[in-house]
Amino acid sequence: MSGLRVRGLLALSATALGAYYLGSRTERLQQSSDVFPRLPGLPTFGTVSAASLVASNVNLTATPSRISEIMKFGFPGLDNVRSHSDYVLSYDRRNRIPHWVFEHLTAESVAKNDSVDRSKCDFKPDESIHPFFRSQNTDYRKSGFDRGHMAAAGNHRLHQKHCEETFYLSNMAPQVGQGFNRDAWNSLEMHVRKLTKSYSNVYVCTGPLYLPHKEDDGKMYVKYEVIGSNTVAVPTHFYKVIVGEAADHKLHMEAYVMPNKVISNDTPLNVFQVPPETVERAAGLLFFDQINRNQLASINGRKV
DNA sequence: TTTACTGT
Repeated sequence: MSGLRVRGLLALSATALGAYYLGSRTERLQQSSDVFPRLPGLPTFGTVSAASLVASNVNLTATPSRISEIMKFGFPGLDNVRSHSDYVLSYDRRNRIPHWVFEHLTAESVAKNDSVDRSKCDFKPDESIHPFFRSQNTDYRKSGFDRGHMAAAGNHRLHQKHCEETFYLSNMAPQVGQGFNRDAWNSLEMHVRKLTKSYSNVYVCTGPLYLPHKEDDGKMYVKYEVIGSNTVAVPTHFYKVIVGEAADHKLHMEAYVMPNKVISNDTPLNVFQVPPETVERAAGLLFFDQINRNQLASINGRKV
């Protein structure tokens, strides 16, 4: 193999690794301590009980193994990817909100945990985003919109740090509060958590949409409000594409699109189900593209 | 329950 070809391969693998690692704020500093977490007595593995291993096995940094677990079925896109200890995000600099966030949930990770207190978490600007593209709390203040989590706080109850990491403003998008974020959207988030009761693993991708509509001149336009001095985009809709992995390893996909507006509380969730391809075309993303098609058993509850 | 706001 020629030296040139070897260099090319090395550059390629560095790029692939970069996709996993881009922008994660702590792993370069803490990687070595995380590969060997605080287990006194290591490296004599036999001296560590299984119980203490489980207790200390909560990843507190974005380790390669956790990221590849979350992203098992592929990246929807590769724009400004950031990895956190329990979720992965792609940031849209132009709109100052995420393109997508990816989470992996289990019954254990969403179980009620009294040691994790949401009220102790503060919404905070993400210093890892260039100031030109970073949203601030003042952008949202008196805007009339909630700072709506894309990766939901309630999905990250294994550790206080996991919960806190969902409060970066890079994980927020302006959402109608009463009637949407605190109601229909919250119901959808609770539905996703409930799926961990039927599936051993739940993978969920969440993000904004800016959908076109026809105006009086008969032409199609995309129109959305922007808020604050950083002109944070207010999406017209939000989506969730979900995959549940059953005990038999069959995969079940659901996709939802909800308008960012007051939704009557008596509206059933299935009203918002759409073909996953519809979301992909609207978002410019490909979801779960690494799934083996013959593993996919159902889409929106219908056999495929 | 969980989601957050504004005003102090």
